[in-house]
Amino acid sequence: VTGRRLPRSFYARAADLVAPDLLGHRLVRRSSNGLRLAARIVEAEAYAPDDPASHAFRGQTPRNSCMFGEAGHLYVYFTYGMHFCMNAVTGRIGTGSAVLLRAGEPVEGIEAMAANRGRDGLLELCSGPAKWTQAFGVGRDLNCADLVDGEDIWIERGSRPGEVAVGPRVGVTSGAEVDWRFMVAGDPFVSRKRGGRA
DNA sequence: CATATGATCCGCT
DNA sequence: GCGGATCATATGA
Repeated sequence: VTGRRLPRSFYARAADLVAPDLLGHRLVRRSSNGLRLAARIVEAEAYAPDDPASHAFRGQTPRNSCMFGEAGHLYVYFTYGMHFCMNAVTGRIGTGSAVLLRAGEPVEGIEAMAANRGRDGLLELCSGPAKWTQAFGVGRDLNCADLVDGEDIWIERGSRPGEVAVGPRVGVTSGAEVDWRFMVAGDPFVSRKRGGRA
């Protein structure tokens, strides 16, 4: 059953408004063999313009250029020599803001995700930003992919969470004072279980 | 050209 | 709880 996609206008707002609103919706990936993978978003972090923790903070570069493009596209980056992470680009064009998709609850294509990850256990498939990209087969080729009109990856409307917990973003060295990490309160699929208040 | 470091994960202790 | 894996990117010489 295919759901309704979130429209461009959903993404074209400030990252700290988009991030909590993404919780409960479903990230859907159509792999090259036509298989559908889906996970319910349970954790997301906002990265704003003029945010020292953001990749966009020091201006536009080839790596982060998608962040400065149209909202509703995917920003994929490679880090730690072995991991990819993915973001939804937000805000007005040219501002450089995005929401990091940190964790999801696997919903469709669980066997394929386990194969992509090289391990099974529902809790080990999408419970972290780099785990999730690996489970979904998201790499460089999906950088700048259009989540609104593209055919490779998109976000469909899902059930909104009852309660949203917030906390400081994970792994940031500066900008730790703002609570821009948003998660479904008490959800077992959230990464790094510690931290987070209602 | 050289170097430092990272929006992480995993296995071991 | 800790450290290693492993390299693209950015920055400075």
